[in-house]
Amino acid sequence: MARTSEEKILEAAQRIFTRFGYEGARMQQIADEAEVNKSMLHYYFRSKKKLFEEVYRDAVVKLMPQLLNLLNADLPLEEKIPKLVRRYITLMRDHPRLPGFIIQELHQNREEWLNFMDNLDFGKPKKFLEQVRRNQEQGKIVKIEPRQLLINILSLCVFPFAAQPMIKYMLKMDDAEFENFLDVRVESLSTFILNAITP
Amino acid sequence: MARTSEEKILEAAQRIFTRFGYEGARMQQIADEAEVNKSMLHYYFRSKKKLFEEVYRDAVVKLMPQLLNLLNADLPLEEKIPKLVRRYITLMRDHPRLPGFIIQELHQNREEWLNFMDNLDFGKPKKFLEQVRRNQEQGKIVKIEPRQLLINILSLCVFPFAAQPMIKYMLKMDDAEFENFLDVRVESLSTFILNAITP
DNA sequence: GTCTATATAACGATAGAC
DNA sequence: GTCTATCGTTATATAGAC
Repeated sequence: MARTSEEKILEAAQRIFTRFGYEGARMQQIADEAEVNKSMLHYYFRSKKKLFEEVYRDAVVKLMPQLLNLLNADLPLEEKIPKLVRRYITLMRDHPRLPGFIIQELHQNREEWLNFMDNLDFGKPKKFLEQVRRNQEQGKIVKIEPRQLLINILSLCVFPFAAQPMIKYMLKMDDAEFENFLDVRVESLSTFILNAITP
Repeated sequence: MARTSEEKILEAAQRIFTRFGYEGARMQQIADEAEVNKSMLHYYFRSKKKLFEEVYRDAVVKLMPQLLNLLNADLPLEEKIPKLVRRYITLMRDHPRLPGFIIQELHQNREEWLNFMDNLDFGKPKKFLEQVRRNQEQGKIVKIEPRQLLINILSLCVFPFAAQPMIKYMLKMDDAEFENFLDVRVESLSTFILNAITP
């Protein structure tokens, strides 16, 4: 309990915003969660919107740069893909609400969101796309549009987290079974993707 | 314009709710979109929540039963998968906001959501999972946990719609380029998946 | 069925004492 | 920095005339 009020508020806001969204979250709810007076939220962050933007920025910074680093790393594809799958799924298991939060929230004001993202500046998967193209020309992997492969890998890793409740429902999994499903998934996915691109 | 007020309201509510979510949507906004008086919303649907539930139910009914039918159809896997990919992506292109809407909204009240879904009763992918297991035993496809394959197919089809803004941003695509990306994707995905599971 | 007017409650935000 | 009290606004919802 050596945390300052500001830290307590920010952590509470992360829990509430990622769960209920910007519109669904209540300042009083965040104050209760942080165990501070509601006025403190305005004292430290001025407005709900500014507090939200801090939370959203933290969420993006937690997931996106690591993804880009893994994608653009200096490794052959057959090593890079299993490593990426393993590391990225591990990362998201620690923050299972972030994928859905990032892709869903704030997309009403497209203009504003684009500006916001540009300011974060977490790079582009350019090196990865070139690597795929090169491997393809050398006949090391099958013919595939590099961006399609990128989105395939991303879809396979991220979707299970974004759609977690629906998946649990459809496959009648409880929390423990879902965790087990993710354990299996790490190995399963690597094999699946490498099979798909091996000539 | 032979539509009744009730129909106009429901269609307007679909546009507003799928775009802004339950908490972000305003009854006045829906009334404006439907070009009716705000009181009519309560006259026909009693409350915001009941109106939302109709919209959410319609959304699920538009996507889920068709998916389950395609999954459980009587077709060999090598025919079923390309057909499923093609038909399901085509369906979602007509309703690009529904995937994100369905997997994100209403998940605060888990208990209530589970009840709601049970009442819709759109079946389970049991037949598909058995088919995969059978194909595997016969050595027609590689060793893979059937549920993993199911989620792989689902992820690859659905995620690009749920994460559309982020994908457009990362790959610097405008609307036209994204549509083109989806055109390519239909063929690309079928090949990708079949490659992945062919021994 | 459709309108205007209004009730009622909740929300974000601020003022000001300490 | 932290609290109480309250302002101003906006939301859902209803009452009642036509």
